[in-house]
Amino acid sequence: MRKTARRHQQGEESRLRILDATLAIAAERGYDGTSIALVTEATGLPPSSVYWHFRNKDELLAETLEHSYRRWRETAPTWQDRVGIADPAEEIRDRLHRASRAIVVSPEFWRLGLMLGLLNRQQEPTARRRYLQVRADTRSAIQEWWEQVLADGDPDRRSLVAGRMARFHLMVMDGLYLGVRSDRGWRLDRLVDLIADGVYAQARTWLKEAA
Amino acid sequence: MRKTARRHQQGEESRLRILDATLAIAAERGYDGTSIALVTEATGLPPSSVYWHFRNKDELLAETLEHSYRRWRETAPTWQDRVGIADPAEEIRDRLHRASRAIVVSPEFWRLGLMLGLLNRQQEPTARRRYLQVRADTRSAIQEWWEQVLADGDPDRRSLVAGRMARFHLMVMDGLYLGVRSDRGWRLDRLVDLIADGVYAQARTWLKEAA
DNA sequence: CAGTGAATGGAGCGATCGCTACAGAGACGC
DNA sequence: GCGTCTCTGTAGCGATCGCTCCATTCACTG
Repeated sequence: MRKTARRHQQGEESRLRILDATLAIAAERGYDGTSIALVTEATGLPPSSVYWHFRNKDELLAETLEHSYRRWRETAPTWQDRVGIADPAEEIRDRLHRASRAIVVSPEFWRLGLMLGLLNRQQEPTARRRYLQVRADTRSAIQEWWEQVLADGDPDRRSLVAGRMARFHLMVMDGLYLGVRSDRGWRLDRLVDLIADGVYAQARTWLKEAA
Repeated sequence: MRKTARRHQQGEESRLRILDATLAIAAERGYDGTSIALVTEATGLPPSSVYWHFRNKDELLAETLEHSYRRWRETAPTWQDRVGIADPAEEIRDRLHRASRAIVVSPEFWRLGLMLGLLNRQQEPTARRRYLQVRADTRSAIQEWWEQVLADGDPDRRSLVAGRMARFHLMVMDGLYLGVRSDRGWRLDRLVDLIADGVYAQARTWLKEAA
């Protein structure tokens, strides 16, 4: 199968190969479209190796989701540290640009996530639950970031608006990804600028209005 | 299997039963998660009946997509006729409300469409191609509608902006659906109002700016 | 009342599914 | 050199997959 002599004790490398292959396959074909046979074909490893590293298909895909998230975080901005830009509007533009670029450069996580998110069987796959968890974590990280950006106003109100903005933020990212993918003719950077300004204006409106 | 005597010559009814069942299944489990066995189980009809009405699984799902689109159109607004609201902002709000409500009331089409849109195998299913076609048609219908709403400005510019707005419109719908589905705590009507106003403001900006 | 044709019922084909059993290969400590 | 542990290779299990064959049923026509 492979010409090069495969040395042993290299489990970690094989595990990674399997995760990468599964990610590529699952991001293109979804949960049910991903088969162990496709993974073994892509990696050159036998099914027994796959099952040595992962308990079953369900766990394989759950681990793949987390793997893809880790990969995505390498490209995407971290929400913890702020860039130190004085103008809030500018900072938001910067964030959205980096996030949208991450989606374009390494789209596997977002693709796979959306596919899992849309799934709705009675027996929920672990990968889906894991995705929702990751999404919720991301959302609260974004919320904290927004609370810092919206420096003024009373804390309760600011926190509420920041929560809305975080949801809104994710919503925009989803729409952005699908829109750019499904409909030709978008100029992404230009679009993101406009959306960023709109988003910020929305936050200001929410901050000011009553209840 | 069925107690009631099933009269013959009722192919059309069976065909509908199959399409409805397939739609429910496919909207929850996606293309590969949909199996003929699940359809026969849900309808009480044998596989031979399914294959009498549809050439194969690929065609069954393609027909299901179009069926779901027809169903959706029963709930969703038609883009051809305008409601006759004087204020453009108001009219846009009305449209978006009706569209978003259609997505909530009868979400199968949108769900299935998004799932098919995300698919990306080398051998593209007919259902996916059919979805992209339907989406493109819808987009141009929305574009024409926008051209009428944006009454002023020179025609070329207006057409260009209307094209952008149509893409933007679909993008918002996608994000809206996923956002409401994935993240708890949205108040849909309120959100749609805000988005509608933002969208209209965006259109005015695009109309005014150069090139 | 025979003949026709739309549609169903049921059995089952070969292929692929997820997964397992088990022997073997090779890097280790002793 | 010898056992040990990690990981691979092969073969194949039972279940399900998409799909087909073909007899049967029944509303029709003549």
